[in-house]
Amino acid sequence: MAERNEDTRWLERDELAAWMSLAGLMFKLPGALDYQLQRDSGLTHFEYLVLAGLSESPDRSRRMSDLAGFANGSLSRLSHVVKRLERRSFVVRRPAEDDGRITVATLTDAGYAFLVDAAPGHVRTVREYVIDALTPEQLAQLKVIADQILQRVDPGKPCSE
Amino acid sequence: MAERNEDTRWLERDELAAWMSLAGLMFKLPGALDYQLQRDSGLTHFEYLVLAGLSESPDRSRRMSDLAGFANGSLSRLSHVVKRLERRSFVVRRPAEDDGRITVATLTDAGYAFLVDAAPGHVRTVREYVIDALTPEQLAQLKVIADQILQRVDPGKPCSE
DNA sequence: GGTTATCAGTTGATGTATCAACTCAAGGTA
DNA sequence: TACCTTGAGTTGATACATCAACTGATAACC
Repeated sequence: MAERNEDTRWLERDELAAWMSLAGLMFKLPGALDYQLQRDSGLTHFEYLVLAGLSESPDRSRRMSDLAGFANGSLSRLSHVVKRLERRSFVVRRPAEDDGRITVATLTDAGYAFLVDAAPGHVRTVREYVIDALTPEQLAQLKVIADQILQRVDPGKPCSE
Repeated sequence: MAERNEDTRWLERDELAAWMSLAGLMFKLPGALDYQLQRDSGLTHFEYLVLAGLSESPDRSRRMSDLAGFANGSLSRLSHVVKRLERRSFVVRRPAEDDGRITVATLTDAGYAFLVDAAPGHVRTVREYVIDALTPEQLAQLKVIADQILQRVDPGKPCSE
């Protein structure tokens, strides 16, 4: 695994600078988003994504593994999180009728109401930190760039549309 | 704090798409990097950054708060992490001579050797996932974009150079 | 038709992050 | 000098993520 040190193509100055900026972004942005959501709504960003993923699905329902993919998390993580959300009665779970292995999660009315309340603040934060910081052109560039990187990181999920 | 729902400027289609791509990136990339480092070297990405930050400092030493800023983490987080690194004898800590409040962390020879061993694999992964996924032009765009977002998220740290 | 394999999810142990409370040192201030 | 204040780090409780082991249901095979 560890190749010899002299064989390594170290990063050039510009490459390093770009990478450090991206690394900074990866560290700081999730924290900032989590902070706002936690403070204003008592939600994790991941929990928010779960609720949002359910809210935009037919019948506000979605099977667990599908939801995990949407929220970019492992099935295990999702299971723990949904358990918590269930305790808050934002979500209910039940096995699918046709296949007993499958669990379907459904957003309750209370969960939907909670999401509707949390959404504006979150969207405003995303706008403030990301969208409004960039020109429309940069935003388009960003999407292309992020998708290309994602393709390498996780070839299984080529990205929507 | 929670503004009325109708006042919210929701995200346009393109904005949403770009944001979802970025969100996916923020979730997946850290995990992928952590995975490689953990598997090949038993290091967190954060721990790696701490060691790397020390290695490139004069005397391989740096005060804690400075190091925390470099690694994009809180002082508390750094303190915990350095304690662990100290237990592995990769780092030592001692109070500064002139000011007893300040703690200086120093990379040991063992820590340096360990970093030298871990670096090639990490750099190769960064290259594979990020650098080589993009054209030089995109890389330049990415740096600009990331810096602009970072400026909003954390105005205190305008970014290097 | 019974056995085995695979799939979807869950659970519990462990490790790590986070927050608030704390310690200890240095600067003021009177 | 005694007192308060601020700054730098540490610590411990709690919450969350991760991994491996597990359960139960369906599908595949002979």
